[in-house]
Amino acid sequence: MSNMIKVVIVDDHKILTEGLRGLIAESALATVIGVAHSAAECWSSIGFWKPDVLLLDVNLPDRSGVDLCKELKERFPEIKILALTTHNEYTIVRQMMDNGASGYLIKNAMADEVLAGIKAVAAGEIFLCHEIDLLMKRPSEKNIWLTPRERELLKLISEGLTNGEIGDKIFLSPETIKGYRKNLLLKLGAKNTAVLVKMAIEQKLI
Amino acid sequence: MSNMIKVVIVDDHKILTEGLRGLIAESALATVIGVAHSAAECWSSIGFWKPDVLLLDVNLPDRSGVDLCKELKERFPEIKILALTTHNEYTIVRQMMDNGASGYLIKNAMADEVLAGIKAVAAGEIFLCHEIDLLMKRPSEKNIWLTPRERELLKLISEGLTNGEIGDKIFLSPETIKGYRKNLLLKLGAKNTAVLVKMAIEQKLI
DNA sequence: CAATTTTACCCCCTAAAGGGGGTTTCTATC
DNA sequence: GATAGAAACCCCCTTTAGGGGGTAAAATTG
Repeated sequence: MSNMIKVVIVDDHKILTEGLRGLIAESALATVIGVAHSAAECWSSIGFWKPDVLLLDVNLPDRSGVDLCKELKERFPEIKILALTTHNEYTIVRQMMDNGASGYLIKNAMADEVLAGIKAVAAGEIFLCHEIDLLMKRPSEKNIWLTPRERELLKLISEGLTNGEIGDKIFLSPETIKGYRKNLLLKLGAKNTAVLVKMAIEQKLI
Repeated sequence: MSNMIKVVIVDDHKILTEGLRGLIAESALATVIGVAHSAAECWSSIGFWKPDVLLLDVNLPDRSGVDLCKELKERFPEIKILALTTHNEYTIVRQMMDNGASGYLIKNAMADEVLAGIKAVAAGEIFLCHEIDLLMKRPSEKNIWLTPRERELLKLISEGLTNGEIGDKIFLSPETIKGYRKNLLLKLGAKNTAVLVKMAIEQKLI
C-alpha cells in the first residue's frame, strides 16, 4: 500500500472528480489523497498533500490552468502534473507542456489511458493520450504557433480595438499594428478580422 | 426495485459517465440502464432501452445536442430529457428548453442536484439547477435572444463574408445586410465586427 | 383587429481594413 | 559570421464597414 502513487485531482466538475476517484481506487495503482475544485483550494492544500501526481483541469473557475501549472511547477517541481481537459487544441497542449506538465489527457479518453498516464508520469515519463499524440505529430501548417507579441495583438484585435487604438495603448505606430494584422491574416489563413477572431477563439490562441 | 427510474446517459466523456453511473447507483432512486457516447449510439439503442429519463450532453462528437433533443422528443415524447452540460449560456439553455428538454444541469453542479433533477423530471416537473435558475431570471438586457434571421446573418458574418457576398448567397440586397449588421451591433452592444464575432461565439449565439 | 416584431430596403458620408509593395534593427541559433 | 525570425516602421491605393438618418410590407401575437 505504501508504494501506491499519491494523486490529487484539481477540477471543478464534481461529478467527474467523483468518477475519477472511483476509477483510480479500483485500480490499486494509485490513491486519491485530495480533491480541489478551484485554484485557490488547490493552493491552500497542496503543500500539505504533497502528491506524486496532480491531475489538473485547464478550465478552473478562478484561474487559468495554464498559469497555475507554471506556478505550481515553480514552487513544487517534484510534483508531476498531468493535464486533464476537454481541449484538443495544439496551442493549449503546447503551452501546458512548456509550463512543465508531464502529460496531457483529454476527458473523453478511455479510463485505461488515465491509469496509464498516472503510471507513466509518476515514473518520470512524458505521457500524451492517443488523440493528443496524433495532434502533436500533425504537419505543422495546421498547428499554428504565434509569437507572444502576435498573441497580444490578436487579443486586442479580438477586443475590437482599431489599429490606432492599439497603437496608442502599446505605444506603437498604427502602421506597425497594420503590419501585424496583415501578418496574422496570412499566418492563420484568415480572410478578414471576423475569421481571425473566430479562429483565435476556437483554437484558443488568446 | 421495479419502481426505480430508468436512466440513460448520453455523453462522450467516459470518465464522467462512469462517475454518474456510480453516483446514481448509490442513490437507490434510479438505475442506469444504458450509456451512449455519441448521438449515433444513442439513436441505435434508445428504442430498445425506453428510459424514463435521458441525461443529455450538449456537446456530442457527431451532432449538436440541441438538435438531438428536438428529434428525440419528436419520436419519443414520453422520454424526459435532462440536459447536462458545461454551458451556462442563456441561448443554449433556452434552445434546449424550447426543444423539449425537461431540465438543465451544469456539470459542476452538486451530486445531489443531479439526483434531484432526475427525480423531478421523472415526475413530470421542470428542473433547473440553482445556477441556471438564477441565469434565466436575470434581467433580459443581459440575456440576448436573436431572431432566426439574425442568427443566420451572424453566422455568415462570423464566417467572414462581406455584405455583398452574404447578399449574393441569400438573395438579399447588400443594403439589407448592412441594416442587419448595424442592428446586430446595436442589439449585442458590440463596437465592431471583431467584438460581434467574439460575443457570438462566447455566448453560443451561432 | 390593433400592436408589435420581423424582415427587407434605401440614402449620405467618414472611418477603418485589406492588398500590394517595401526597410531597419535586434537577437537568437547554427 | 552568416541565417533566420521577430519586432517595428512606412508608402500607395481600393474595398468594406460603420454612423446617421430613413421607409414599408409581412408576420406574430395579444
